[in-house]
Amino acid sequence: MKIDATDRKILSELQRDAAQSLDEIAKAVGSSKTPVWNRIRKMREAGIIGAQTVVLDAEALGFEATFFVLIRTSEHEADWQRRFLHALQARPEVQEAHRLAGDIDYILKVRVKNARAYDAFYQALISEVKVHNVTALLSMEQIKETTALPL
Amino acid sequence: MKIDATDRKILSELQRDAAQSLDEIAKAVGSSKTPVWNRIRKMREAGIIGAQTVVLDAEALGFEATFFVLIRTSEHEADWQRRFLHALQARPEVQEAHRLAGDIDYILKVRVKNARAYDAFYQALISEVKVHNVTALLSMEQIKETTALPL
DNA sequence: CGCCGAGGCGGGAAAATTTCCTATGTCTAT
DNA sequence: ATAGACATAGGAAATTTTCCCGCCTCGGCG
Repeated sequence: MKIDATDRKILSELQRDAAQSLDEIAKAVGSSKTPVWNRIRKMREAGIIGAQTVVLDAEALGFEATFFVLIRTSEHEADWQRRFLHALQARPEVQEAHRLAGDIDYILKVRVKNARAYDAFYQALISEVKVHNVTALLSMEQIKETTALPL
Repeated sequence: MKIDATDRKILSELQRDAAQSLDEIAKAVGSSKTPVWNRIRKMREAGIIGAQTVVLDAEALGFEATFFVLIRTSEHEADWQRRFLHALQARPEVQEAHRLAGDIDYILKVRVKNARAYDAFYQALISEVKVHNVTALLSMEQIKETTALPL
């Protein structure tokens, strides 16, 4: 599927505020309801537009600690990797996980209520899968957060 | 503002799918339209519920490279910090930025079209603000991604 | 050069949803 | 037990989404 400038403007508006009405989006992109609706429908079908969610205030809900966890492992067999992956998927405090190129094998972003909760998470993880080396970076302050792609 | 179990269920539903109708949410949390609507309104006013956005398929839109950037700096004056912060805010490829405790001072999550675009970003950044040491971790594969908090 | 077909566009109408009001119910503290 | 504070259900009005239809534009083709 190909995306033109109008599609990009629509995506940009949706990222800014997905609760807008079609009329508002249409006005913002300089078109009218129906074409905008058709484009959104097509992009949804193509999987370019995925789920619609809300941004919550993590601090207000008691999630006051964010850690980035750098993981090195000596195990690289398929079985180990599968178990590791499942462990991450199953733990809701893991907000993001990437397999990396180079020296460090994995990075996790972990959101928890406090440092104690992080330790509980850490103990549970290393008891499930063997890892060679773990470094935790504690966030003092979130300077920027956005999910918006620059279109 | 205090949050009870019903509020948490509502938030959970909204995180799962913010496009649901009030009736659907009400059914899911075992209540009816109006109370759900009032609770959502109050949580919005309190800032617990923030913006509503869509999740886009970054790969399909040509953003194929994600880097985590670890930054050490020798400068810790207020002025340097302010300039650094502004530089990050101004760059749309920076999706996330944290000030850290310990050895490493900052971590960034940077999303770009390709490695070349990362290099352009990197050159631009270090020409704006002086940093002591930069390590870039390239993501090979995003194993997990969610913004949902475990309520 | 004109014609034809495909596809996007705008208007509008029906269905669904949100928003808001009112009356009723429930829980707590004294 | 009772008053007060607050949450709830139902429903009505306004807004929004969804979808249908006729029109216009733009490409290729005779």
